[in-house]
Amino acid sequence: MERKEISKAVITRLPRYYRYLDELLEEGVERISSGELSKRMKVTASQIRQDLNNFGGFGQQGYGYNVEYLYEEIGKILGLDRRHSLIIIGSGNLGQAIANYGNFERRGFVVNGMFDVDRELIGSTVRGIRIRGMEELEDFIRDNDVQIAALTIPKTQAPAVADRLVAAGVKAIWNFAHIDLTVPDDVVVENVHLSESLMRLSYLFCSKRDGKHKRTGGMEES
Amino acid sequence: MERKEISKAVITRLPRYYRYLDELLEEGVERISSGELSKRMKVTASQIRQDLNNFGGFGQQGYGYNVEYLYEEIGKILGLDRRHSLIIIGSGNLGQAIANYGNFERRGFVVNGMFDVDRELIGSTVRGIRIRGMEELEDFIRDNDVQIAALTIPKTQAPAVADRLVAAGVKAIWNFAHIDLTVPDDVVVENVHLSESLMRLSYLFCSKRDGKHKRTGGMEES
DNA sequence: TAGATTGTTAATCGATTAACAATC
DNA sequence: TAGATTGTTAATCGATTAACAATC
Repeated sequence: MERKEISKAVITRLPRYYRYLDELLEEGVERISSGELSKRMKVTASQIRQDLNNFGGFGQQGYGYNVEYLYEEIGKILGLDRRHSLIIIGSGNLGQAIANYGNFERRGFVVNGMFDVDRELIGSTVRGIRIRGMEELEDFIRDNDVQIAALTIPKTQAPAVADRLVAAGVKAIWNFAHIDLTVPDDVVVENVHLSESLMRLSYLFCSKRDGKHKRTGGMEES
Repeated sequence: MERKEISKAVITRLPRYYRYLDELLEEGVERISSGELSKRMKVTASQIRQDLNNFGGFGQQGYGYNVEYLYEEIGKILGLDRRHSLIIIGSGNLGQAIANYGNFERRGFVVNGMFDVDRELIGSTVRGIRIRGMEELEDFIRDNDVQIAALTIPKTQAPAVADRLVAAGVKAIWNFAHIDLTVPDDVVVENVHLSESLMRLSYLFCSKRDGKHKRTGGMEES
């Protein structure tokens, strides 16, 4: 039984819905209409309803959406109802930042291994997680049912390490290296290219300052 | 004299072109056609030509594009021909990771200040950059012509700090906090929401494993 | 019930791809 | 020149928005 292919744009928006629903939960809001949510999130109500209806009808006519139910359902769609074991390859600042971010664990992403090539780092621990040498990688993956690997290493080493991960059976790579990885069809890659993000910011900043953009609306000048 | 508004999709692709051109330069490739580049980058040649022609005609019929020239021109479009002074608010692992990433400096992004609320961090240095207390923020921005601020602090503090940045004249915020910032029209924000990225990866991983997706035939994830 | 709001179809808009004349 | 490849217009495709009947 096949569902319709979900567009990348929709997938990108799902975690944002999830975040706003989490906020609503914390505020103690029990139900919300697509119209109210659209105001908060600054997207159209149509888009919210269209997006959600890719996965099923979670609302009720005349009522709206139950916040807790919708939150749970989107969580399931995103796979947050399961435990994912995660390793981090590259235990520098960025790798440690990820290891230290406690909220990932709340969402089911449990870091249970860190790796590095640096002999000075190997053996020490971050948040109780031991940093291991790269020679332990394959055994560790096989012994610990590792599903996701975060790659926080220089781009020169990234393709070779990605190949090792794939060969060892990892099916999801969270890639922070500034290079595009080539992987088999059954492996998914999510890129976080910080330098590209910063260049985007630079473009927006410069083009706004230099007035390359059309003014789009009657907002005030400061 | 106003240019046509450039779509967000195009802006997102520009840094990727820039990265591939950099690689070509390092390989010593002098010229490249949209067709060759399209094979490398796994996008259509049409898209490359359309994207570039938003900014001008950088190629030559029958020849293609001069790699160095195109690289320089895209760099100018992205604002990489100028020096941007950058501060980092939040000097934890993530802030330090950014401070330590030397390649940003190569692109004109110079980190000249770091801040934190933690008394233990204040006064120490990262890569020669001193970590200061938040009470110095406004004066530092005014005295150092700060253009970009990276926000690597918890989401609870982010909106208040963003307001201070805006009030002090910062026009570009690189936001790593898991919250959407509200800023005036003349301020640009680029978000890096790591938890959303990880959820996206989780979705892709789960939906592929559970076979929710149609096979589309040999397409690659990037 | 009457009012509200969904789920879903139809209309619009924008982005991508294809095609080809211009031209190096 | 002839061949190659751009710049650009036209065609297609997909995503967003609008509209409204269904229904709680």
